[in-house]
Amino acid sequence: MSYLESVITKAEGRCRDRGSRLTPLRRQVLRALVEVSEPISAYGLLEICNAKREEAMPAMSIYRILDFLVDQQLAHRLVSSKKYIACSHIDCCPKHFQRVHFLICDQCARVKEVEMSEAMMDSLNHVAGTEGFKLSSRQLEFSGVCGECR
Amino acid sequence: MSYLESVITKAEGRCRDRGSRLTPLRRQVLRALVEVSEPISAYGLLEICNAKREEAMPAMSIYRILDFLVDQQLAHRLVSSKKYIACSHIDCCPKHFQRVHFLICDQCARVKEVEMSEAMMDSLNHVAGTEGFKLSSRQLEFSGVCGECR
DNA sequence: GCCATTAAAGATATAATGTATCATTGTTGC
DNA sequence: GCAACAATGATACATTATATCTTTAATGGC
Repeated sequence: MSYLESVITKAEGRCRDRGSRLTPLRRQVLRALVEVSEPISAYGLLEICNAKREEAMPAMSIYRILDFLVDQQLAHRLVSSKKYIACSHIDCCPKHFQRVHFLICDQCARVKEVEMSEAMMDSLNHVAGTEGFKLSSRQLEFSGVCGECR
Repeated sequence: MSYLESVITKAEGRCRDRGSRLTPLRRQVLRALVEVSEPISAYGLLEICNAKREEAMPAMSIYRILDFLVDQQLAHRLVSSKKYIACSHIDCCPKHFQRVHFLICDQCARVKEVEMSEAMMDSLNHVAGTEGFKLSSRQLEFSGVCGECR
């Protein structure tokens, strides 16, 4: 089975486990997102999907479906670039999701998911704590220049 | 002199030092931004400014001016909420700017600027380094719940 | 299987955010 | 004053995102 197929199968199982459904349309969007493999805008993905369909789906649908995929931890929304990317851990264990953060290359725009250590997160929580804040676990986006571009 | 006036005066000096000009229009925008004191969208700020003018300025201008203010380290752009906020260090030393990050309250949307320790930044750089990334210093935005809201 | 209930998708309109471009006005240094 | 440059005005448009209402599809209880 190809990587793509294994990812889709895994995603299907994950949704079932959570009591949600990876419908044909959602599957099509996820498949396209995995295939592009780099961050893409909602409208960009919409275009790709619609190119493969006889009936174009409206913009609303892609936003709804991307929200769903993010909710299901199958995709990430990169707020700094307003783009979406498939989670790189769909085909392995989902517990990465909570501590995943992003390194985003300023030059090639490629993204690497990284996990922070407990110690690091503790330190960050401590800094926030001194200001009275309780951090909600949310992904951080770091910009920089990747190895290939240097 | 009021806090507002001292901020504007300080900003004026800072611009002069950097060879740029805080024109009347820019001053008006900065003044409005300092006055609202909480994150505000570009169009929101435009509306406030235009309410005080006989001739409305176009949206383009507010974006240009906000870019200028961010450039001059007089304001910050919060990418996660697409809002702008006056730098809380305008009236003191400007060297904070490089290591400033934000704690953003999920509930009241208020923002606190925090400085990361050298050690913390070193750790972050180290994590990025293991993936081949060289971080460019850029502000991080952490979401959470602030002391008052808890 | 049939029907009620709920979830998903379609359709349409519009809001919110941001940029490109060219013309005009203002400022600065000579 | 005038040339060069910086800032603003004006206009148009691109991109991103959401609200709302309708229609279609899936699910569970009978």
